[in-house]
Amino acid sequence: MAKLQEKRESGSRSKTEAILAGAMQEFLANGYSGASMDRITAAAGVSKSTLYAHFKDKESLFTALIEGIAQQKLRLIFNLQELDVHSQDPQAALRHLAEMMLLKVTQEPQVLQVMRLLMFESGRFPHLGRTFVNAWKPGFTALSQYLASCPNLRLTDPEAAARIFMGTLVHFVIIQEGMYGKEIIPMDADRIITALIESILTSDSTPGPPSS
Amino acid sequence: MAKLQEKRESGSRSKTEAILAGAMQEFLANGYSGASMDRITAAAGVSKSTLYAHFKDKESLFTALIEGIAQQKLRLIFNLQELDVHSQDPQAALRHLAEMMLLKVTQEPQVLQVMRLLMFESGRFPHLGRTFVNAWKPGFTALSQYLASCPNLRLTDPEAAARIFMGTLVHFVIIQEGMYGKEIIPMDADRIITALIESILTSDSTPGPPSS
DNA sequence: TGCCAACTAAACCGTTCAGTTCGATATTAC
DNA sequence: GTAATATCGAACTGAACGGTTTAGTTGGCA
Repeated sequence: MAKLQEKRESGSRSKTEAILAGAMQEFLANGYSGASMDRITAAAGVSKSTLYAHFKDKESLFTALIEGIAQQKLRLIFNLQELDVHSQDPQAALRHLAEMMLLKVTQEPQVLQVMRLLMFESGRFPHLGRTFVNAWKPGFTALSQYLASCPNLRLTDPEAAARIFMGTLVHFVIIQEGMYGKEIIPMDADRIITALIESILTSDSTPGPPSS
Repeated sequence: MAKLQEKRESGSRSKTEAILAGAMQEFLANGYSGASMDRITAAAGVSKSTLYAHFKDKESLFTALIEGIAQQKLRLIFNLQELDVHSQDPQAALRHLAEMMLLKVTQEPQVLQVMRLLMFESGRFPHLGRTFVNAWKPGFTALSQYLASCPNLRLTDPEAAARIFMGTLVHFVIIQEGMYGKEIIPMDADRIITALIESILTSDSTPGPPSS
């Protein structure tokens, strides 16, 4: 029985991937409710029967897709390979990290769509939100630890600083790219990055005399 | 004639509002595709004929609703009545502003749903994104100007600082409240606010000696 | 050769959808 | 009273939906 299932699964892995690829295209473009199973089969180049042989129903296909995406795309964006933790220059390291994050999002618009979809569907599928946060957590933790351990800094709250860093960049990209903000309130990404790094790196626990 | 039209409009204004209220409930809960016109009429306590007498079709109802929301709810969140621009203590003023923004969102969950909906549907309805950004713009501008004019500060880039401020708070609330982040990576809002204000207020253009 | 799992195309089922139509009713204006 | 307006409820249309079923095809393996 198990052997049978193994065979079936290995034999149809390519179909499964085709279905997931079609489902990604369709769900990202139209959301859960707006997606049509017929269009997914068409995009996947697969018959309806095959789709339902691989996935129980629309919801389980959607869940499987999102879980795959969270482990691939999101970890890619939020993982901190880009952050050279041994660099003696935190300013340059953080700048590089920020630039890479923005670059990945602008170069691969799917990332933006994934974030949008997850934020929205988290309302009806709470476990999607948790999946997202869990995928995002390691990168966040790594950044916090880097900020905490960076010898040249004495941040009072590295975790909060990591939130500021990530939040500012994510919000910036969503507003500017995802909501056409760059047409209305244009703003160079470099200004944000510069101000962000300056803010974080100068807010140490031994501030100068208060300006009052 | 004009009198007649006035009467007509006033007579049906309550119906229009009822329809919009029902549409809000339905669209916020289910998104554009997931919303059902029949459920909207039921929620509004209005017949289907009446709905279609007031709104041409689903899309125009949706657009009208979003435009109304953007002018009511969003301006409420992002408007800076809370920011006492004459305060001599920018730290306290900013803290009050941040606390009020977070309070409004946590007290009225609709706001979170609206943000989610707008972010998501901006993909298919680009003008919704622009509506959102335009509703958000005055508050952003006011904050920028406050930061720029605050006598005790010498920010190198007040606009970028305003983005950091807004972005951090919006991202925080979406992750923690909208995506169940508080179950996974709990974080006290006060820590974010404190770190945020500290970051912004200490990143002036006349920094102390570099720590290197 | 015969078998069997995977697959296909297409018809089909019941439901829901957005939107229309129509006759009845209540209010208001003149 | 009468005409205009706004609403109602309910039936209806045609299309699309998610999902199932059927009949038939393919390709590897014993």
